[in-house]
Amino acid sequence: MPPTDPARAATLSDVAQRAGVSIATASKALNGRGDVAPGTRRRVMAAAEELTFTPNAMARGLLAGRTGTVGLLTSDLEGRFVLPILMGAEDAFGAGQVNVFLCDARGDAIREQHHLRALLSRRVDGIIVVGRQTDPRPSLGQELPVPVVYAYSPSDDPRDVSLTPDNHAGGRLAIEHLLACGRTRIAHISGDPTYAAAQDRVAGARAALADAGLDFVGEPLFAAWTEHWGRDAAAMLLERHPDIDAVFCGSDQIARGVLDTARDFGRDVPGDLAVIGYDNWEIVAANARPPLTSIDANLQQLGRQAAQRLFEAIDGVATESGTRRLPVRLVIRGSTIAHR
Amino acid sequence: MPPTDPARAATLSDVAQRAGVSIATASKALNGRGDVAPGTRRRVMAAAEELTFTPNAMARGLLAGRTGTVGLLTSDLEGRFVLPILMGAEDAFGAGQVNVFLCDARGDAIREQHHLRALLSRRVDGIIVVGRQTDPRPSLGQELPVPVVYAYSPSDDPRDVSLTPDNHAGGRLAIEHLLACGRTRIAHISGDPTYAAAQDRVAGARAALADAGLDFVGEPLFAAWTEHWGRDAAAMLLERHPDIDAVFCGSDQIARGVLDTARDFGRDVPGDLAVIGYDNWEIVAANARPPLTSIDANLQQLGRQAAQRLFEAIDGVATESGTRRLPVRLVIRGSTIAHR
DNA sequence: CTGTTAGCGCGTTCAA
DNA sequence: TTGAACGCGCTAACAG
Repeated sequence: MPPTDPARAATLSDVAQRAGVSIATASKALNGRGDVAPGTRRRVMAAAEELTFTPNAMARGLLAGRTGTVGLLTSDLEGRFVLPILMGAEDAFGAGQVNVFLCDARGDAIREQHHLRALLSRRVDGIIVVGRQTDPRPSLGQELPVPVVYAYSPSDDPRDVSLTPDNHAGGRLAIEHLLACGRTRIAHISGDPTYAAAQDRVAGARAALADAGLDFVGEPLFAAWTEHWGRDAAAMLLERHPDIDAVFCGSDQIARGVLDTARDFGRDVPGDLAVIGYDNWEIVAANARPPLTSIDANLQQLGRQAAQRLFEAIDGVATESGTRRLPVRLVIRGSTIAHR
Repeated sequence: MPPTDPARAATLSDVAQRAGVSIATASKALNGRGDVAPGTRRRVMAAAEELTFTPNAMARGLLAGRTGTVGLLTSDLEGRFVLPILMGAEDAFGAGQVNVFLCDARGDAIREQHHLRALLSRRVDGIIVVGRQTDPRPSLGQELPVPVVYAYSPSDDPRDVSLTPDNHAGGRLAIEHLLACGRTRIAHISGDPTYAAAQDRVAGARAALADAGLDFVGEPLFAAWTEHWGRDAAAMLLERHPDIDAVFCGSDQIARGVLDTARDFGRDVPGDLAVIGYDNWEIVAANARPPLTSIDANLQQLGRQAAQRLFEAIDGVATESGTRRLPVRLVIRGSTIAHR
């Protein structure tokens, strides 16, 4: 006998009726609670199977006071940085029976507020706010009935919990790698100087250079995070300072432009000139000629950690607030060290 | 007087109590239903405001038999094609008070089944299945209690509703553009030949060539969707058939590799050799030298349409089943037509 | 105009 | 071991 009405999802009472027991007994049998006679339990299970019974999570959540859902509030899905974070979070939650509401505010504060209301109305157990830059963003406030974790863009309120990549350490790491490769005449080309990312990376790089008693050759060049700018800046640089032996670039795209210009100038990479990028954007870095050494911000891991922190907060574990900067990682390819 | 317990979300009965009315009256006042005295309504609204009352969507859904949620079941978030579709769908739903559960199956059938159960348990009103290739995928089956729309990867069951880009038309469009540019000696380099996308595009291209009484110069070359393959294939091609005047590439990445090799061979693009890509992957196409003319599959639109179709199905509108192929679009940049 | 009543589907007492 | 009764938060009938 097939389900009565395939269009309507079966309910517990359907199962109970079919098994000839009460709703309460059916519930216990299915959830393994209380004492249920083995035979009864089997009958209930069979009935549930036949009806392809799927418990109604809403009804359950209504009772439990928890929904087992979280909201992912992103400011911009297009952004290259959001996706890996989202994957990491989805991954961490997926394992724990939690489902994710995805909301894209498209960088619009009104829309964000709208989505926030919707999420609260859905009674999500917590919210992760994913930004598209590492610059601080306005806090959602302290008055929310659920915990919030900020990922990538930290909140501007130190009472919030924020996770962001450590760009300062990334700048340092890049320079230390170049130094380890024997380079000493290092220049810097980066993106939009109003980005905290640009400032933090150059600061970290400068600190590392200072530790070695060095400084950049020429002033760091800032403009845009694009391949085009990388090409132009590299041309300026190679004309003005032909003696440089390495370029630290603020993004992989910039680095790729630099590689192009270096080739036009007849410079050999990495023999004559080492180039290091930032972000480890696989599609850009791995396909460059030569493949690009880069700094990876471990974004997927960041997403996982954000989920982890949110879990803790939901479970009432007191999480330390403030902005936590997560370690980054060096990915070595052919643009800084030659194959042998 | 602040909310009693900021940690706990306010309930309708809290509002009613504070306004000194019954729960039912509060409900009517807030939803604009029935006849409520203006003064009473104001008192209720004020109370709701003060408590930042947010109606519990679960309780509401339990009653209404609808949740106002849909599931987005993707096989692979990493994929470049999933994101725009997802954005389009999220966009279309966002306007209609619907929220989206995102589930990433990571290309694993078990995990997909798991997520499907979860979505049904959440009583989503419908599901969109987003694949990563245009090859047909196994149907989720006809027994589901909610409507399903397949996007990008069509279902292998014609009783399902599927939306996929028209790759055949894309291949045709690419060739017609090259012909319009006055090219006649056209070669083809594409990716993995086991992909339907590769086959459909080449078939469409061949049809367009045949209409003009032409055929490809040399046999189309298939291997991988990578820049690297594009470089290698172009080298082979330019050596064997130096007289070609255009290359139709199966992907933007391949095209980009072709551009690199053309430059190495001293060929002028587009003067001497026109190159057209596929996918219009902005980051790849726009940054190429010269910027790459490409075919855009309108994926965001596809996502919106999938949402639209799902809406209709949810509302009981009889949607025609089968696979619908959506039109693609030509994006002209500098690799096929020179600036003047 | 307002309040009382009856569920939506489920888990959890507590009697029987 | 089983089942009747209650309530999670809300809306839709009705009755007052």
